[in-house]
Order: sequence, then structure tokens, then C-alpha cells
Amino acid sequence: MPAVPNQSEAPRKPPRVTKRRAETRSQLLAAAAEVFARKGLGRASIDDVCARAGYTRGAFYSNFKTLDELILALYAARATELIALVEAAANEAVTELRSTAAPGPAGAAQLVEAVTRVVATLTVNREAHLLHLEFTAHAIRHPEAAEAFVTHRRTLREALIPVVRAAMRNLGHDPADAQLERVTRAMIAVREGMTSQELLEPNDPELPRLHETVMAATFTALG
Amino acid sequence: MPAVPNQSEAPRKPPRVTKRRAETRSQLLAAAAEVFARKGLGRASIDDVCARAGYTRGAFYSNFKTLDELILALYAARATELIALVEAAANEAVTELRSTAAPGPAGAAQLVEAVTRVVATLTVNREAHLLHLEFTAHAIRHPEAAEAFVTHRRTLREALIPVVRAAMRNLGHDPADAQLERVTRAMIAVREGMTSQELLEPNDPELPRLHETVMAATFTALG
DNA sequence: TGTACATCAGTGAACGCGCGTTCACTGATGTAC
DNA sequence: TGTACATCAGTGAACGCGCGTTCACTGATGTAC
Repeated sequence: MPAVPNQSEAPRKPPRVTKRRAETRSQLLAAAAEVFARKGLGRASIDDVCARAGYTRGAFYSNFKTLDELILALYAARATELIALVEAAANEAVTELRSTAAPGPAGAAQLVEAVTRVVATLTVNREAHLLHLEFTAHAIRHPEAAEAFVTHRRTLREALIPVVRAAMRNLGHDPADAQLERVTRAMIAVREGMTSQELLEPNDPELPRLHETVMAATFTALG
Repeated sequence: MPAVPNQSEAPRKPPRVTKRRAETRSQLLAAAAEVFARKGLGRASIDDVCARAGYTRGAFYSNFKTLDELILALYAARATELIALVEAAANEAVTELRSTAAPGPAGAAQLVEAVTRVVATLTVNREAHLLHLEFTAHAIRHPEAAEAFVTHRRTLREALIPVVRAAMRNLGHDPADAQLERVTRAMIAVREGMTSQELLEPNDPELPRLHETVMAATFTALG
């Protein structure tokens, strides 16, 4: 039996050397994330990215047509990574919450903490937040890019919802899906706003506490 | 290091042609704000800024030594502008609040609305928010720049505090200064986070309402 | 399994534009009398 | 107030580097037998 029969009149060539190519591509994407965070989208040159990944510039052009194409690919790649991380953190938190007895007001703080911890996966550190700022500004400027970006953000929000629901149920609430989405979205917005403050003033010891307080207020008021 | 002219022994020449120079400088700064918002700090060329302001590149070098110097000058210029706008909005809101009879729970929404309106002065529109995102990312990357940026933000927060205090008093509260600063800071962070969402999804009719809700929750919970 | 062959991924040199930076110059602005 | 003069702000041409983009080439990878 012939391995790959030509199905139509035009001889369909399935792409051959996929392995090396996929490897190169993913290394370019990883390098791009690092360079974009460090220098900003606007000052990152193609050579910066290639050099960081250990390739010459030609490798870029063999894998992408333009910088914008790479940016879009990076949106998607980051979303995939983050979804895995969020789901792992979410599963952990959900089982933890389920095994906890319905808590009193003291336990409510613990619930918020569990949810906050999962939300924090989205921008774990300085680099992640800088990349997020770059992506946001870029997407606001380029509506075509915004579409893709917004779609990925929505998927990420959906991965977060189970934890929020579990926490709410622990408090005896059972909000509708629309309401859960609102709380989740609000908590993400709060995290993003507060994280900028924290990175701008890393030595202000009050900010992390303020961050927690606002998170708790959002969770409680919107739940 | 800029060559500091001898202050004492050499006869101090007071700068002469100040008028034309000040005009040029302020036009360059205004153009820079526009170009930075539109293209991003990283993609804005010196020629973009000069052309936009109606000058040739030499004008830039006559007024600034580096792009970073212009960025710092723009921080300061923007802060000055914004303080004027915030104070105007704040005065208006405060007198409005004072003339209002102490409101019931229905009136609390009005109070939040008044405060929110003043906070909104900080990033009135798309351009202002984009510029803010650029500044934030730049300051996070450059600690020297962060220092100046943070100082200006602090001044802006202080200009906001009177409105928040007036609103709190209308509710019969009288929080300490430290507490007022926390609420103000939190409300600014919420605005910044939610504004990004709104600009990314300008057609989602829910977002402005969610924005208000989170603002109200923050005001109420931290007050 | 091994060998000969085909194809493709990434190389590295080359080209040229955009842009940062410098500088001699000029016309605009202020000063002296 | 007017005129002659000094100084400076912004001009515009020139230089050259960095970087985006192209392309002929090669060695790596997969296929056929």
C-alpha cells in the first residue's frame, strides 16, 4: 500500500522537515517574549530576537513574513502556555477549596487568597507583566491584532472561572455564569492595575497589602 | 554629564532669547505626546516628533540632548497639565458635594460618580491612556525614570485627595490621610486596569458598567 | 540496514534606506546707545 | 524711537551605522529502494 497517495490532480506535498522547523520556531518565540519584555516591542529588532535564540536573521524570514506575524504567533503561544499554567493552578485550588469545610468570615480571606493566587498566574513576574503591557498597547493600536488578543484573553478568563465558582460556592453563593465572568474580569483588571503600581514602587511595603484588600473588595462586592 | 557653566567666577549670562525657545520646546513636547501615543515610545523617531511639530531635526538637538531627556521633560509637562485639570475638576466636584445634603444610600452612588469623574481626568481618552501605558512600561524598565514618574504620580494623587475626602465626609466618614491615600490609589489602579479592557473591547456595552461597579466597590470597601 | 538522492531550513554576505547625530550657516531676536 | 551689532535658535546638508530585506548557497533532514 502506497504510504501517501496523491488525492487530487495537483500533487499535494505534505510539509516534510517539520521537527527542526518547529524547534526553531518555538525558540524564536521564546526569545521574542524575552526581548519584547526587556526592550519593548518598538525597540526590539529582528536581529535581537534571532541572536537571542542563537540564529541568524534568515531564520526569522524562513519562519515569519513580518514582525506583526510573529507578534500574533506569540499571542497564541503565550495563551497556550498560560492556559496550561492556569488550569494546573486552578485544579489545585479547586480541590483544596472543595475539601475545606464551609468557612466563616475568617475563612473568606482564605478563599480570596486562593482565587488571587490563580489570577496571579497570568502575570507571575516583572517580565510577564511588561510583556502584557506591550501586548495591550499594541492591541489597542491595531484592531486586527486586538481581535486575536481579546480572544486569547477570553479563553484565559474561562480557565479561571472554575476557581471563582468554587470559592463562591464555599461561601454559599451560586452566581450565574454572566456574574462569574464579571467578577473574574474585574479581578484581572485589578491585578493588572495594581501590579503596575507595585513594579513602579517595588519598595513600598504597603502596596501588596493594598492589592490584596482591593482584590478582596472586588470579590466580595461583585459575588 | 552636561557641561555646567561656571556659576560664580565667570560672569553669569542669563539666557536671552527665552520666548522663541520656550515656544519651540512646548510644541516639541506636545508633538511628542501625540507621536508616542500613536506609534509607541520605541517606534517614535526624533524626526517624527520634529516633523509633527513643524521643525527640522536640529530643533530637537537644540532643545534636548537625548530622547530620554525629552521623555523626562514630557513626564513633568504632562504632570503640570494634569494637575491643573484635576484641580479644576476637583474644585468643581467638591463645591458640588458640599452643597448637597447628606445623602442616603441612593446618594452614595452619586458620590462615587463625582469622585470617578475626577479620577477620569488622569486618562480622559484613548490617547491619554496609551501615553500612560508607554510611560508606565518605560518607567518600569528604567529605575531612574521611574523615580521622576512616581513623584509626578504622587503629586497627582494628592490633587485628587480633596474630592475623595469631601465624598467621604458626605457619608459621615472622616478617614485619616493615610487611608485617603489608599482609597485614591486603589481607585486609580482600578481605572487604569478597566480602561485597558474598555479600549481593547470598545464594543462591549457591559464594560463601562462593570467599571463603575468596581469603582464603587473600591470606594465603599476602602473608605 | 545502508546508500544515493531530493528537498528544505537556516546561513551569511550584500544592498540600501531610515534615522541618529554633527556642524557650518543664516535669519531671527534681543541689547546698546 | 531708531540703528548697528552680538548672539543664539533653528536650518538643512552630510555622514555613517543599524537594521530590514533579499538571495545564492550549503549542510541537515527526510525519502526511496
